[in-house]
Formats: sequence, structure tokens, C-alpha cells
Amino acid sequence: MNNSRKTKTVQLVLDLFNTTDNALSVVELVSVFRDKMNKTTVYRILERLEESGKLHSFLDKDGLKRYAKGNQGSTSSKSDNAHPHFICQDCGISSCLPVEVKTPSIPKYTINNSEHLYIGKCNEC
Amino acid sequence: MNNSRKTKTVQLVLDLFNTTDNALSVVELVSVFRDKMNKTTVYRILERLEESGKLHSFLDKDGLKRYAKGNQGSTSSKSDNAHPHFICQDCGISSCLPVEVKTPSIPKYTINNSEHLYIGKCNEC
DNA sequence: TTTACTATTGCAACCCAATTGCAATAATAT
DNA sequence: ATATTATTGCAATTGGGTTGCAATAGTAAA
Repeated sequence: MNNSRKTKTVQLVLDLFNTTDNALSVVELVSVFRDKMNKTTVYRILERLEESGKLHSFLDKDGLKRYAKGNQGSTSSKSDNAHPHFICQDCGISSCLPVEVKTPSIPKYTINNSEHLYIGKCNEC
Repeated sequence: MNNSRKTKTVQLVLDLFNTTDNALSVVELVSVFRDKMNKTTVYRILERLEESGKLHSFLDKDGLKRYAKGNQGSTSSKSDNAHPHFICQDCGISSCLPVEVKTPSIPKYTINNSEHLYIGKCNEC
């Protein structure tokens, strides 16, 4: 049996992520859905969509949580398919970069996971 | 003239950072200096030490601000001397990794700054 | 020294992203 | 239809971080 229910609110969130590949901050999402659902609901839906691998998340340079399409792990091998995230210092748009990131091996350290954030200017700015 | 004053509180903070190369979270520092100075003072001293290049900071994977010795920029060429930061998933210890990080060039994107965080196990754990 | 100037600090209040408890609601299986 | 329970709304709370302002204490000049 499948535990997840197809609610209208979840569908709204999925619909939005089907229109963009950008990484959207929870703050934005809460605002976007201001009239459609409760703030707490937004947080919880995103949480579930990440757990099920439909979205992945990271913290941007302001410590705000952002979500984007796709699965970046939740499985053991999170570092295998790690990709950098970009955020434009001018317009604030954020996206996943389709680039391989190779984790350096450090003596005496085991690295299981990595986060890479690039700050700069996008092609629009 | 030098604008910065040698206060007892600043000296306490500097003394602590002279005993370790680790990256300490502000939360830890506020707790450590609980009886010596006010929370706000800790925040402001760290801010000033970073401005003057004696410390540098980053956000860890929980979004907590951490400070460690050294200058990671504040000048224009922040990405030039960027180094990754490590945090142990077991004991929580965090440190700067003495490794070069090369920023990939992405078509149509200008990257001015980058943050790299590795999560894993330190040699103690 | 003593005085004047102002950087620094302490305190209380505040900001805001994120979380929690719980009752009400609405999917889904039978 | 009905029972079950995942999901939601709401209000309150948590916690890292910030701000305003008066009091305090370095520091330079007299």
C-alpha cells in the first residue's frame, strides 16, 4: 500500500516544480501559496517530497532552505551524485549546476556527503 | 589611528582561537563565554574580527554560523583562496581543509565566490 | 594625570525561519 | 457508506541572529 495521499495541496506544489528547474526557497514557496495553504503545510509537503526523492534541498548562503527537482541522495551514496548549486548575487535566482563534483580524499577523513554553493551572476544579469 | 580597541572581551575571544584551528559555531562560543560576556557582544566581536581578516566564517549544514582562524577573503578575490570546510557527523567537530578548490567555469555564468562543505567522519570517530 | 571623545558592551526587545501539538478534515481501503 | 489514518490549519513556541540605546571603558590629547 502507498502511504502518500494525492491531496490538492501536494498537487499544487508538484505542479509548480514542473514549471521550473530552479531551486526555490521555502520562504518564496510559502509566499506563493499564501492563499492556497498554510505555511506549516508547505514545510511538511516539501519534507515529504524530499523523503520520497521527488525533490532535494540545500541551504543557500543566507541559511535559507531551498528545494529543487530531483533526488540528490537520501540514500547512502549521497556524494556520488552531488552537484553544485548556483545562486545569482543580483537577481537571487538559484539553480542546480549539471556538473560533476569530485570529492577530494583527505587523509584520515572519511567524506560521505558534500555541499557546493557558487555565488555569482547568471546569464540574465 | 587605529579604530579597534583592545578590550578584555576581545582578548578572550582571540585567546580561544589561538588554542584551536577548529571552526567554532557562534552558538558554542556564546555558551563558552556565557559568564564572561553578553551574547550580543560575542556576535559583534566575531563580526569585527572577520572584518579585520583575523577570522573567517561560513554556514554549516545546519545553517549555523561558524568561525575559524584566517582570512578567506573579504577582499575581491574571495574565490581565489577558497578552501573546503569539514564537519564530522559524529562528534560535530569542524575544521578547515588545507586543500585547493578549483571553481569550474560554467558557460554564461560568472562565479565570484564559493562555499564547500564536506560531511563525514574525522580521524577520532 | 585629567579630560574629552567615541568604540565597545550589556540589556531588553525584536525579527523571522522553522518546528510542534493537537484537533479538524479529507483521502483511501474495505 | 464507513472506518481508518494521513494530511492540514492554526496557534503557540523555539532558537539563531539582530537592533536600539544608554552605560561603560579604551585611547588620544591637553
